[in-house]
Amino acid sequence: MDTKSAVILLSSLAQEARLDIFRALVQASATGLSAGTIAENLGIPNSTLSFHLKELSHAGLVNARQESRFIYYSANYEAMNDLLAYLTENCCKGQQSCSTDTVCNTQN
Amino acid sequence: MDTKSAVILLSSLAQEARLDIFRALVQASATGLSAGTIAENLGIPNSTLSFHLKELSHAGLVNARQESRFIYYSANYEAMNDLLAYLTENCCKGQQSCSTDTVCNTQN
DNA sequence: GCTATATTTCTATATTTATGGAAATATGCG
DNA sequence: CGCATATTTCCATAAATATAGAAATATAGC
Repeated sequence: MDTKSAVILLSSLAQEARLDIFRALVQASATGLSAGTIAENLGIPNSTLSFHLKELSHAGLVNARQESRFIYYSANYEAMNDLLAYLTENCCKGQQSCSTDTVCNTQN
Repeated sequence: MDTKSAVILLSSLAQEARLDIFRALVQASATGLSAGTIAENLGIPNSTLSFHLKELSHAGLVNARQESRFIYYSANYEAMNDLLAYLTENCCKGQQSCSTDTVCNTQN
């Protein structure tokens, strides 16, 4: 991954509402959550939510799937995985302590 | 870590110049790099660099150390580590594939 | 086709963030 | 102290991002 892509991913998560949205989707089942459910759960106006979902969607962090009249959003783990790999690789290089508390980095 | 702290860390990395700065500091030795060296290496005007260093510094991602007339900045791996742990824990919960390519997550 | 519901787009506005020159501040040396 | 160098702060300005009501669009059931 290049710097620009990483910045796009980081930017889309670097906002409280969007981080909340993404975390809610991670906690939800693979089915995801409809836009309306997210809006209600987090108390965000529909238009504001739509704006944030578009940001996350453009960054590739969430997937959208239409089902009946609802649109279900779900977390794209692959994108998050890529970001974590980039940060581990480029921003922790050679640093033993990085991530040792939660994951082992014996392969690095 | 709470959401707000994570947003602060993410925000400070979610900017091309700052991500470049942080990566340069990660690649540098533990001694770090002086502000002037960073500015020269990355072609950033001093005042602009100072603004970005302040952002990174406030987020706790870099440390500053005065030495003679120079101020050496270095990466704070602990903060990055905390962020990675937060993302892994809160944004990949229960997802087997997360980070398996670069790190193993057997402890999760 | 009409109606109800779900979501997005449009629009205006507010807020935050980024940029860089010029001036100010800090440090060290002779 | 006077001077050179390093870095920051000040300032004005530009650009990007966030907010949310209102209107538009899409979908499904009757």
